[in-house]
Amino acid sequence: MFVDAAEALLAWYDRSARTLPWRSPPGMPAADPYRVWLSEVMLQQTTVATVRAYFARFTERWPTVQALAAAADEEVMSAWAGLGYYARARNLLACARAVAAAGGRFPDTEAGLRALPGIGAYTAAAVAAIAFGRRAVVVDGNVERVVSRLFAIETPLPASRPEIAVATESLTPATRAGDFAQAMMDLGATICTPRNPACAICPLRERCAAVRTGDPARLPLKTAKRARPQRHGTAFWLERDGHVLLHRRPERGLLGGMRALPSGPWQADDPGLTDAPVATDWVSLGHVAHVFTHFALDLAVVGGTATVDVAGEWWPVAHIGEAGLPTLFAKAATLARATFAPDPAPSYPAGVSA
DNA sequence: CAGCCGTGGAG
DNA sequence: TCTCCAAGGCT
Repeated sequence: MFVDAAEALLAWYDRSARTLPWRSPPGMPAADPYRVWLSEVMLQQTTVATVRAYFARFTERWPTVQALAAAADEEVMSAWAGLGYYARARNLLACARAVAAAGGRFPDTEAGLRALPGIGAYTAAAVAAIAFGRRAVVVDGNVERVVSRLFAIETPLPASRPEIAVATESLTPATRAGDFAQAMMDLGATICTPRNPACAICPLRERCAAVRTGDPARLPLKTAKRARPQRHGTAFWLERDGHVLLHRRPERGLLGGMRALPSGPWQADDPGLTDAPVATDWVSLGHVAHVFTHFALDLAVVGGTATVDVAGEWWPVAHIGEAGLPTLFAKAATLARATFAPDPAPSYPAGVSA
């Protein structure tokens, strides 16, 4: 009965598979494991539309896992800038180096893949199935939605995950496991969508328990999420001789390992000029609103001119676009360049100190 | 287990 | 404007 559902889904996939740069067409030999792995990591909590350009740049610049493993940390972090969840980039590089050190071949089993940095249960199963043809139970957000509806699972997420895993296992065929996994994800992305699912053209329509209830879009149920608090912070745009002061953020934590403008604490109330890199006449340049996963930030941007050297990295203002700033600070930089007029270069007579 | 961790687009 | 969320992983 459930094998029958897999056959119906695969038949649909043979006709309707999306064409994607990291994917081999239905029935064709598996794609390069490096490309499958890279795409899967990029696609974690990230849309296909967003990933396309990054995937193209990464594979152009680093065509193999060995090439990526040999890249400098800073180059990879900058190339990842804007994609978000920067721990992925750090783990990506660590994983590439582990694979390269072990001979350059990815493990071809779920357990072997699972042991690598940045590869969790989903990605291990997906790569094992898609790149190596292993039968693996691949459950991502799409599959959770499709299976919740197919079986009319009333338990809310995330408590329903064990139930969903069992149900998915019962559907997964012995062969074409990679195509099956991608078919489930394509179905979730194009037909069994979160809102307004296109049940009328769904290949599993006749087998879907939620369709029989008359309101498939109601599922999956989800437990309520916490409200997102508002925080306030200040970023410092400090110029000197056409350069701006940048810092490298700590490896762990928010925007970890990324270049950034110096900034003070991000807290419930306005921190003002706390943690300013120098004491100078800061002028207000405006505000940037930015939303992170678990809080919203109102970032005040202030500008100043340095007359002395300050610890950090002085980056040419004209080339700030190449600094690899995460989006929050890229927004702040754009605002600063549009509104800040630095003091003229100090021209004190030689031998006279200010 | 629940909190932490980005971003941009759709509705 | 605001809410939801997209091929999750780590601690």
